[in-house]
Amino acid sequence: MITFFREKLQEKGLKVTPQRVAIYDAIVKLNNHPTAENVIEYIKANHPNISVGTVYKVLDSLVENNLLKKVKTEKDIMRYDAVLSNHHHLYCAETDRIEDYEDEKLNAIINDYFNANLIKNFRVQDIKLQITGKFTNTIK
Amino acid sequence: MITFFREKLQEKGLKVTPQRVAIYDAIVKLNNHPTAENVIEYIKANHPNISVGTVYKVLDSLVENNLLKKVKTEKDIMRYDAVLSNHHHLYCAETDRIEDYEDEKLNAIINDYFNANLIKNFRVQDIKLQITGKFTNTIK
DNA sequence: CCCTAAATAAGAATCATTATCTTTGAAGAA
DNA sequence: TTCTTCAAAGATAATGATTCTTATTTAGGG
Repeated sequence: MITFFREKLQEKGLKVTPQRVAIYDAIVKLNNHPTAENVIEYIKANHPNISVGTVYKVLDSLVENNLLKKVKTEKDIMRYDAVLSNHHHLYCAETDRIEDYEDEKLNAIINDYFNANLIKNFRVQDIKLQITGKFTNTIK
Repeated sequence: MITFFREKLQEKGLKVTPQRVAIYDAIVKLNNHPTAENVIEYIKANHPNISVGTVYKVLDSLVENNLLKKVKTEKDIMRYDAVLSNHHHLYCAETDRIEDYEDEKLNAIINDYFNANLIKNFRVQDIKLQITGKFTNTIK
């Protein structure tokens, strides 16, 4: 996982720094679409003097280089996702809990639909479902 | 349109104030999913001394009372939508332009799919498609 | 091992949004 | 119509996430 990340960084011409590795690692480990704040808190244990600005800058550059994805929510706090495969999100507005939802069959149906029904004046690049509702289990 | 809004306010036990009418009117007239800032600027012409806090407070309470909807974007600025019918959004990341996309046939397909394929541990309340891509026409 | 551009740290600055507290005014009651 | 009252608006301070600035450090190629 970390090796993959190191390789990706080099591929993009980005230096492999302990901060970048720690931040990426935090997103993967936290795995519940953490905020920048969550990442900072998590990292503080092993990197007590990492700078807040660095975290934001690293998150930004990783998103720009397609190593992370931003997650949209109702709130004005940005959240991040290390899962890059094409997936959707289950979102509970009450608890702000977000889970990944992968469904190849659904993707196929949607792709077929949009291939058969082009949108006037718009070229589709990506389609994401925001599935809002309630989780019926407790936090895993 | 404004009459509809007045009635809705009364229905919810909210007072009909010039500010609320002006803010709602601005969202409808601007009609391109404006930010709070956009609304303030637009309103300033007729209400030079409306307070910024009031605009945010009104937007919040209108969202809470289902007279407006929040629109999620990649950016950390909240945007608002007066169109309440079940619709999706076409979004261009480059220009931040957002257009409504209504498609009953698509909604039916998606609803059928999720009725036939329940998600474990999750009760779906609403599904929105975030369709990202590029507009091939100019701003209307 | 050195060099240099890239990256980080520290902390100030910004910007959207929220909170506080006083004043105003919408709308039901008299 | 006027009075009363509580919700709403105004002014502005505060907050909190994010961005910017500048000096310092460091990854990694030569």
